[in-house]
Amino acid sequence: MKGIRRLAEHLDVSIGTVSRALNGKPDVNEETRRRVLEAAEKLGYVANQSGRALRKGATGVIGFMMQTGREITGQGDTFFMSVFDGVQAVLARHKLDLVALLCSSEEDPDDYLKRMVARGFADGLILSATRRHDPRFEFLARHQIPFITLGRSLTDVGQPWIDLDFEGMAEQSVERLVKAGHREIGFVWPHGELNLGYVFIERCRQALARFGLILSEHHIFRTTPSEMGGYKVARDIKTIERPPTALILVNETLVTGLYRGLEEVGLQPGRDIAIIGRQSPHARFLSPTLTGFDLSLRDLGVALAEGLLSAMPAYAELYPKAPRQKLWPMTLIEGESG
Amino acid sequence: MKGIRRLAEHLDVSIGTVSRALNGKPDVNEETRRRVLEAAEKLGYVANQSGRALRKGATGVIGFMMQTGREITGQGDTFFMSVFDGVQAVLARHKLDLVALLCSSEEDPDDYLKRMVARGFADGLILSATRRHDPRFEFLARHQIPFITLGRSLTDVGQPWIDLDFEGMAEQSVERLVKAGHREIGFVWPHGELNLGYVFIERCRQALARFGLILSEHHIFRTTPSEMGGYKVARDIKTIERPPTALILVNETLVTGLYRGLEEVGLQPGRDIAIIGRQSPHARFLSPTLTGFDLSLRDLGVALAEGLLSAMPAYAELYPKAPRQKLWPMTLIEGESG
DNA sequence: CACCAGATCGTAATCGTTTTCGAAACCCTA
DNA sequence: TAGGGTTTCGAAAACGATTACGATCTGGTG
Repeated sequence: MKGIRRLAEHLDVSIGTVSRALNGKPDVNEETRRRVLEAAEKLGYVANQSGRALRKGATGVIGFMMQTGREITGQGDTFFMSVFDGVQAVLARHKLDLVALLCSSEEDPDDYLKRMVARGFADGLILSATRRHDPRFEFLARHQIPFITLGRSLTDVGQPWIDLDFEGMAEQSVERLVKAGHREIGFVWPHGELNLGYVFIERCRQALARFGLILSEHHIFRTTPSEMGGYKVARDIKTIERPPTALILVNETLVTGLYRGLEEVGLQPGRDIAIIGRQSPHARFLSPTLTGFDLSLRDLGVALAEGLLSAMPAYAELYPKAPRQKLWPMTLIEGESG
Repeated sequence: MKGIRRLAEHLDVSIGTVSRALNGKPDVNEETRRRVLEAAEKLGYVANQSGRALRKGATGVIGFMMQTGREITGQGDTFFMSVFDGVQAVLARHKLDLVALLCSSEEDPDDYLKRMVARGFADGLILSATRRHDPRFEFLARHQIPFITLGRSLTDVGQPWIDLDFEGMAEQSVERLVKAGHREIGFVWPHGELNLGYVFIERCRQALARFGLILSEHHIFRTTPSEMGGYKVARDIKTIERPPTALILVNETLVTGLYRGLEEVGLQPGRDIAIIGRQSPHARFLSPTLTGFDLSLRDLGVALAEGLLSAMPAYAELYPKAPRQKLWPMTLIEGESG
């Protein structure tokens, strides 16, 4: 005999009463409730979640899907770690727990998501690494699973999303560099299916146009979002016709490699070439320190959680004012690199 | 009508047969099995995991507990992501899935673990960030939950563990530096409850003694395992009596900050001060590149998974030769820093 | 005393699976 | 044809919780 039944027998009450007592239901004598709570504590009883989830049709777990291997997302681990903190702060208020669903780099993200949904241990999902076309959105919408995405996609099914304001970043970066006299600006675009690159480059193109400049294709440096990717960019710069005098990086993860590469070809960031990128714990201590866009990762996590909850029927009324789709502002922190 | 029952009715067979067909049980006609599989595919049926877990008493999920906020673990950006990849490669063979259990920096790890165990969605656990005294070990042992730890602890309950070979690292580092003529060696020890620091420092002490040197207390630099922590160390170096001519870092996460700090006090790694640390994607591209200890993170993940499985009754016989407790070797990669 | 309302609690159905057990059907052999 | 062995499948009992419903009891009121 195990579980709630054991507890009930030990107390000589019915399992129904035990359940009600434990769950704070009203129709149970306060004295009885006290005894139940006490015995549960003493015997170390905790409700079996499978039974509970089966009956209630909900698990109390929120899943954050991410890809293992940062070459895919272009974000460092610490990026997500900080976001998690914010998400959890909100979820804890509702006794919800957060787990990370780790999609191996060897598995197709769409298949992976299907498996996880089938497992059914999440009442709601947060998706990251959104692709230009992302079938996951349609899948979740079809299965009526509440979710929010960190990042947009052309595949918009009306779900809430929050995305970093790459448009704003593009505008500000270009304006800053052009006003500083730069005419040949390079853009590092970690290629892949991720949507953010497209958004970013397109807006850069527009921003340049406003100054009468056109974005030349060979000023777009496609590479992988890794240190090695950044390193290679530095090499490539020297080989092209009119080398850029400034570089904009949309990812966090390229900068150390880029710095090293530039050093090897004899260019010093901030003096010989201007660099604007994204802030990170590393970037602030590089030499020269990076000029880059910063954001509050924890607050971003809070907003994600609130956005998700507002999409879950059981919690929606608590978060009426959570904006459904929102660009997350970033602010430029001046460093020594540009 | 939902779930397996709907499928059964649609096919006009019993739910028992459907279950057996889906689970590859032998006593079902191959023709019937084909029909069931086909219908399941067509109707998009996937077994409800709560019901399944309730009945089977197992969830098919492995949990990897980690703390959000790298200042706690002292591991770099990609450390865990790479380990995950290895773990999943093994687990996938057994249709097990890996999720990360994210302990917020605001919550007590011991309480958190209890909650997660109560939730009961993991058949086995991998623990990281092991502390000098770690009550989690005893808790899991008491509840008979299979687990393995990445890192040792004084609280050893005989569970399998794998730990990085900090002893070997200490030996080799000290020997290398002493043979290069260094007599004043500094040790950066991110203080905190983590066990690894104690192990490392103790072995460094022994290694020094072998050369007739004694480890002076003010050559131990206690700090936080973050960029800022490394930065501060550089400052502190200048203030002490006999400043070290070499520095050993046990963590990945300090090096960029340390480099910056050293630059500001006019010391160049590799020329004015030798640095030995841990390799990471960043470290290879720093300038000067880091001399540091490297390891195969993916293989480490594989070993962790195998060690865990060998502790789980249902899989133990498949992994008879997985060593129960093992130091994971690291190899020194020479860089420019020392 | 009869009656009712409210408090408290037990009974039993239910959630969706897996799995045991036995029944039915079939083939084969003596 | 009887009997025995194989396949194949259905019925039903778990697994551990939640909850609707109804039963019992208490105390108060007319």
